[in-house]
Amino acid sequence: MNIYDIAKQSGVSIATVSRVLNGGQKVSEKTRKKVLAVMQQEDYTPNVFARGLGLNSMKVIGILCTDVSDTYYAKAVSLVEELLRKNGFGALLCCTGNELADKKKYLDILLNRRVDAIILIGSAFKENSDNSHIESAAKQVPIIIINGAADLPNTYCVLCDERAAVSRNVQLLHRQGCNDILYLYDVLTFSGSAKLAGYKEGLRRCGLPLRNQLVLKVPKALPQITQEVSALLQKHTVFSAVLASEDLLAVGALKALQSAGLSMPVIGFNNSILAQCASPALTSVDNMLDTLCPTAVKMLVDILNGKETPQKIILSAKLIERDTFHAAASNV
Amino acid sequence: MNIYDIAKQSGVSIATVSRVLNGGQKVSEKTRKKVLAVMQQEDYTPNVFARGLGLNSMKVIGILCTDVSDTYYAKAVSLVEELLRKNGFGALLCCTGNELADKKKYLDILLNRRVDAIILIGSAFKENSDNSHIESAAKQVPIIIINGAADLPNTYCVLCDERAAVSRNVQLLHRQGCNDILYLYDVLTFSGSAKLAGYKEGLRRCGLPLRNQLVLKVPKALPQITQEVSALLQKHTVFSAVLASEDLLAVGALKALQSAGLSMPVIGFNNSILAQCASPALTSVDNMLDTLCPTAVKMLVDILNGKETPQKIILSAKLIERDTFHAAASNV
DNA sequence: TTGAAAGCGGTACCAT
DNA sequence: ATGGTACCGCTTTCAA
Repeated sequence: MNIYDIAKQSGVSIATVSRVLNGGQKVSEKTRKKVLAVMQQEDYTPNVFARGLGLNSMKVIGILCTDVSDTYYAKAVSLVEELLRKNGFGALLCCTGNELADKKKYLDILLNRRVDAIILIGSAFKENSDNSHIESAAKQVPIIIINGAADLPNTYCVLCDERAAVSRNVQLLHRQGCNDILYLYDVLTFSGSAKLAGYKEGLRRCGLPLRNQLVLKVPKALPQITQEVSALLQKHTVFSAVLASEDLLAVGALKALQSAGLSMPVIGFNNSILAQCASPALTSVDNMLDTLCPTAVKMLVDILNGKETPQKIILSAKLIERDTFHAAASNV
Repeated sequence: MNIYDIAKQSGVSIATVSRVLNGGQKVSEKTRKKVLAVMQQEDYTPNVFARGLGLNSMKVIGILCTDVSDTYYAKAVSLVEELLRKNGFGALLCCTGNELADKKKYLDILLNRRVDAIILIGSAFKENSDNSHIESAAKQVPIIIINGAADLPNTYCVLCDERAAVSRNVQLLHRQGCNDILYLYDVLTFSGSAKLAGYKEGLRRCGLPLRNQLVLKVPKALPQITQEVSALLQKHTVFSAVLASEDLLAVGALKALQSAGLSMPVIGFNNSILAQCASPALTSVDNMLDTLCPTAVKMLVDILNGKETPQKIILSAKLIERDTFHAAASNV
């Protein structure tokens, strides 16, 4: 059943059917009714491939995501997909992992599928590194980066000032008497680098020294994290608080502390469900995904509609206090 | 840059270019080389819309998922997407929520986008209820259900015998002296119903009575779960073990028990990261997503290639023992 | 308000 | 092995 069949049965031309299909202006009410009736009766839906070919768009947005199985990214994808759908766009998901080569490859896959735009979730690139793939992709379609930044034409960013958030946390801890703050991270993506920079900045502002043995890179797997922090404790490395670049790392540290019978402030990042599941419940930083994602999609829709939109939007993070740290606590 | 340009520059016809493009058999090596060179030089990629129109397929699979922000479904989507990609398929993601009306609507969206097949994640339907949308969708494209079942033509299922798993857990607990087992669940999807049936079956096999106050439906939100279980404890409802239909519910129960100073066996379901994050670490049931998903994609590829494939594959679940329960424990 | 016809960019059949 | 061409189903311009 195609547009020709509908036209024939309605006794009009395909041009008229097309007009009806697209909420066309210049169709008499009588004709419209008749055509719509036939469409309904025949359960007709226009062929999106043909339409795509003609318009050079299928209203599909590519989502390039480091890893949807990660709780945090999953939430981002969920929010983005919902909003895209509500705006009439499909969401073509493509997960890249952390290898630059793969990221390039999968970016190409999306472009070859002729998506209308690409949303990057989980910085598909690192700062000061090879962003040429983003740059050349942006020559074909607009690129929206969620919680990352790249100063390139046709590239738009919505991000959270994570550097400031971590810096603030260091200062909060310091005010409560913590001078030796362990910092845990896994990868130095854009976001990862910003947080680490925030840690260093916080130390500087407090007049605290940066001690390398307190900056620990760990793999993103719970048992290993716990093990590495335990090893640190066994080496009698002294620290009196823990900051982590992600909730999972904080949870791992928490477990190490627990089995050593220790208790100290621990602050995670992302405010994911993991923070709630931990016992004691983990204080964490909300980096505003619930605002980031709608903002990103709104920008995208504006861009595709030819409206003006800012190229970069920066939000502030918010500390969510739970059992493992209270900013107002008199005792830590 | 289209196939005509390439043909012109290569001094051949578009038919030949098309053959080169599709790994065509009947092209002289010389011609192929020349055409490939021009393609490379011009950075040509065929227009997928045109190809889609001609072939009536864009090699895109629709993924209808209840909720990707859920850790468990996120992992499923992640696995499925990766495997689809490796087989040359795109993954069009569409999240439905739990409303039947929405599920129908979004199923239609996917169909209208002319996907080659649809994979259902997080039973998009309930047993013995209205499955007409699945049935009619299956008339257009094959439907693959991950961890759900529907006996319909052109519908294929890969699932885990969760009923048996829960039943077994009840019996394990009973053998260790637990006669009052609290069962927590949230929604009665296909999977949810199977687990509840398993609980009842387990009780029957142990000769234990089914007590309604020990079957608790809770919302899928941590604070509320903890609160409801706490309320139960305050009402002096006696139970000596907890089974949950999902890790999150088990974690909520764990927290309620902890704040009441109680300790008893708790077993979650899905073996998600949440089970690892909990303290004490949660024993959970692995329902074999890592096998389910590859199996599902393999089936799908076979179906689309016209190969024979079974309509239903059932796997056994596996108990992953952690702190909150050990089957071999002498004391519980 | 309506229709005819020219694209859009491929695939594949049929000749040669 | 290669080329000519019909066809896929829609949008849109131009005429009427």
